[in-house]
Parts: sequence; structure tokens; C-alpha cells
Amino acid sequence: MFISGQNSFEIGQILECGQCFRFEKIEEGHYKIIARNRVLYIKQDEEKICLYPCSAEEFGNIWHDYFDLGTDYDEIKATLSEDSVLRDAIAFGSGIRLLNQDPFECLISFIISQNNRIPMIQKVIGNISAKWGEKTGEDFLFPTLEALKVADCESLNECKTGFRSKYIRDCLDRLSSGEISLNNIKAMDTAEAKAELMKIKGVGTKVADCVLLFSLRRREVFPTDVWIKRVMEYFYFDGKEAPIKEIHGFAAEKWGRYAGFAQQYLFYYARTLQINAGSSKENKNKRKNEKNKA
DNA sequence: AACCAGGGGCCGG
DNA sequence: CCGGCCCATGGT
Repeated sequence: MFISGQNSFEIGQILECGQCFRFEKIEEGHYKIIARNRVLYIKQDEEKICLYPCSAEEFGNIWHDYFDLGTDYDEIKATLSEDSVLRDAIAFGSGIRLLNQDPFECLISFIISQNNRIPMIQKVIGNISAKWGEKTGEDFLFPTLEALKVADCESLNECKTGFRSKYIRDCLDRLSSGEISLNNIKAMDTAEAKAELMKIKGVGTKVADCVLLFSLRRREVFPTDVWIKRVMEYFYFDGKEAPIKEIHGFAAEKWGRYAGFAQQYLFYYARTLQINAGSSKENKNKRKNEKNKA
């Protein structure tokens, strides 16, 4: 299946801007993705995008939605570009799109993401899939709730979930008992949905916002991790420390229903260029200097 | 409010 | 090689 004439679509940027974890780079512009209960290869060159194995019907039913192809990114970019920082960030990551992922996989994945690095997060999710997910070819799909709910903390630990095992277990308990239903959450307004997600141990503001933005289509939320916090302080708070709440308020005021898109452009921009006030490198040097003084 | 929760990668010595 | 530090954070 080929698609062409699609602007605002750069597969490398879409996958590597931090919203999803189950992908593998084969070469530049060529990736394997495991999502929506399928394995998909995608290869992009200047004029076209090739998805395989994928019928036109599957594309229409699954991937058109997954890649958010019903959304007009030109309009979003034009609006956000009124801000000069965003204009640069958008120029840098012009092929980014927000994916529409599976809520259960997204929730477990972002619980795992806390205080963790991307390669490690990918490894852990892979381990969980290999243990409880369905095998397709040489790959394992992310497990369903039905399959994963039998996992005890000990077997989760074998997957290197570390201190997050008890959080995953709490999540599985609440979902399988029906106390919390992702399906019901879909119908709630964003504040209510967020409060519901945060009943789960290990799900705080940041993780809940990621689930809302990446799988429940709430594009107005602004997940604020250390990177976003630093880049926001650098560009909009005069390089001064700002509480998360203040950053949320600022983003809501400035970008409204497009705040989630702004977050993704800023995240990719900040991570890739490492241009922010408290970047790891600078902090390291600062620490080093202080140490030398002492 | 500081500290801790595994594990692993990275860096300096 | 080894200790120390860091990491898409949240709970106590």
C-alpha cells in the first residue's frame, strides 16, 4: 500500500519524538512498528510512503487513524507558528504527527517510562510482550489486559520493571476488577478522565497526561516532563524555575486545544538540539565546577 | 519536603 | 574496573 502527497509526515520524526516505544529503525526512513495488534513496516522516500504488509482496507480501517491522517496539520502549524519559538520548533520537526495509540498499552508503557531512559523502556516493554503477548512471526504483540492480568510482581521483575512492578500490578487490579474502565474513561471529559487515571498507583500528572494525549486524543493536554519543563523555563520564563502548574496554565492560555501538538514539537526540538537552560551537559559542568571549588 | 524505588549506561579516576 | 550519578516520575 502506497500513499503520496502527504505533507507533515516524516516517519523518523513521528516515531522518535517520544510518543511511542515499539518501533525499530531498519535504515533511514525505514521502520518496523508494532501497534494496534499488528506488525507494520513503513518505508518513506521523497515522493511516497510504502506500508507493508497492508491492504487498502487495513490502511483505511487502522493506519489512517493511527497516523492521525484525518487531522489538518497545516492549520495547526499555521496557528502555532504565530509564536516565534514554536515556528522554529515546527520548522525543525515539520513531519511530526500525534499518533492514536491503544490506551492500555499506552498506560502500561508510560508507567514504565517514569524515571527511566528510552532504550530501557523499549527493552522492558519488549520483555513484557515476549512473556505475555501473542506471537506473530518473529515478533510479539503487546499483551491484552486479559493476558497480562495474571502477571505477578515477581514475573514482572524478571522483565526489569524494577520498582514500577507494584504500580503495574495496581493498574492491572483496578482494570480487571472493573473499578476503572478505559472504555468509560474515553467518554469522560478530560479533567474527569485524568482524575480517574490518577487513582492508579504510579500514575501521576505526567503519566496521565501522556495517556490522555497519545491514546485518548486529548490534544489540549501538555505533558510536562523534565525536558519540557526546562525548555519552557528557558524560552518563556526568563530561564527561571517555574512550577508545573504554572507551565500548564501558560500552555493552556497560549495554545489552548493545540497545546499537545506544541508540546510534541517542543519536546523533539529540545531533545534533539539539547538547547535548554538546564541541559544535562551544562548541569554536569556546573556540578564539576562546584566539586572543584570544594 | 527530602528521599527512595531497580536497573543499567555513562563518565571520571 | 569501580564508584557515583543520572534517568519521560510518583509515593510516602
